Amino acid sequence: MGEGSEAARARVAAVSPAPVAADADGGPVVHRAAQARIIAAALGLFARHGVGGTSLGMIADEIGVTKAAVYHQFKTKDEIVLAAAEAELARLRAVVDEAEAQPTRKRARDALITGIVALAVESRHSMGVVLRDPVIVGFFTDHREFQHTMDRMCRLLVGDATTHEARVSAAMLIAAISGAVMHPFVAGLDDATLRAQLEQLARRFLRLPG
Amino acid sequence: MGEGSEAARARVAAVSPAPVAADADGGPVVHRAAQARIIAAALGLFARHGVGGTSLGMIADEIGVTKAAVYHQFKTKDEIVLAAAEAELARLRAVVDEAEAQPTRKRARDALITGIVALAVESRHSMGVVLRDPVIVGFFTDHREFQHTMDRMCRLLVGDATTHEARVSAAMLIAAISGAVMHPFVAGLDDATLRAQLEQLARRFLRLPG
DNA sequence: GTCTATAGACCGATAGAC
DNA sequence: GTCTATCGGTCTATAGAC
Repeated sequence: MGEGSEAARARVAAVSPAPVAADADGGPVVHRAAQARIIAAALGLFARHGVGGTSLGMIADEIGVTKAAVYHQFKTKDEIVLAAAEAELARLRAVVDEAEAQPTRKRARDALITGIVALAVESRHSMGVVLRDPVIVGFFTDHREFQHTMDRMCRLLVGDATTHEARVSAAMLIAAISGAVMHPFVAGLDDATLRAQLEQLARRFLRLPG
Repeated sequence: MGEGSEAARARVAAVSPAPVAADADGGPVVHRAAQARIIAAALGLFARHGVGGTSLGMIADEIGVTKAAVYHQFKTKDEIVLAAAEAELARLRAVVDEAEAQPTRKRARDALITGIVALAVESRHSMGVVLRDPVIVGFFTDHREFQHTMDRMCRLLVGDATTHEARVSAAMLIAAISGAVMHPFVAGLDDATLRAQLEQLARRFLRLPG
């Protein structure tokens, strides 16, 4: 009963050798290799079944171990959800960091768009849904680091303007990029074409030369 | 809802000997009052906890009955999920119907934008997430009615053009509207302001006079 | 239509051997 | 670090009384 067939599990190819996710201001979020494999598996399953529809047994199966092995790395399921969400946030923050390092405002905005589009297209079939899951949204509503990253993105996109139009513009652009990659309208497009079109249209939306 | 519910999936076509009206082109999506209450409760819970994180007991509690009473209206949880998703789809289809009834192309496109924005803003805090839940997305990937409604929306937005740019434009616009309403950037805006800004920016994106 | 009661599976989580 | 084994709880779904 219960987990009777855990012994006979096919091993899945291991992903993502990169074990790290550190940052300047938000605190180091470094993981061991075993933890990184769990997070990678969890992100894929969260995207396919949602957080609430993903069990620890499914995560364990995905990487070919038992639940107990997963619990040796994370004390609770919530810790896995949080770690996975923060891993996604770290990728976003890396893009924002790089954009802010640009010498001019225009180039910074340009770099941000390129980075976000690349991130979205890269994960068009796997993750990317994750940051929209109700459970993850709940985790982030009080998450300082998340709020801060979002504010930085907003500033890069529309400057210091705090008009309604500016804020709605920024929200629309981010939603447009991250949501369009999964839309059935673009299901037939290859990654390069999709990326190019998204960048062009995003820059047009911000009245940039593209 | 794990992997063990294939039974309900095949039952899709066999619904409703039901009481009243059918739709012009689409499906008979009319439910009894008891079913409608279940669907309404389910949509709210799906938006807050995700489909996978919502149990039949939660739905039953929400409307003040027991699980058995819910099972008297729907044979499986999957049937509830499908009915809830199709209820949301019906609202979208109503907007598309109304837009297509406009005399000119420009007014049709205008009506579609107004309708979609109104729909998104109306459900900015409750539902609306629903159509993006992984489980619902899975239901709709093979759903003829859904595909058809999406094609009609695409045609209204960008005409008969089948260029990459046109399709990506349409996908971005829809994603922008439905995603922006939940974005933290616009959390402080009232509904009327948000609606006005979204419509203005959407029309600008399509190079319409705003 | 609604209830109580229950079956059987799966869930998150823990203990302890190797 | 991974395993086996298990606990108590919740899940979907059914049976049958009112």
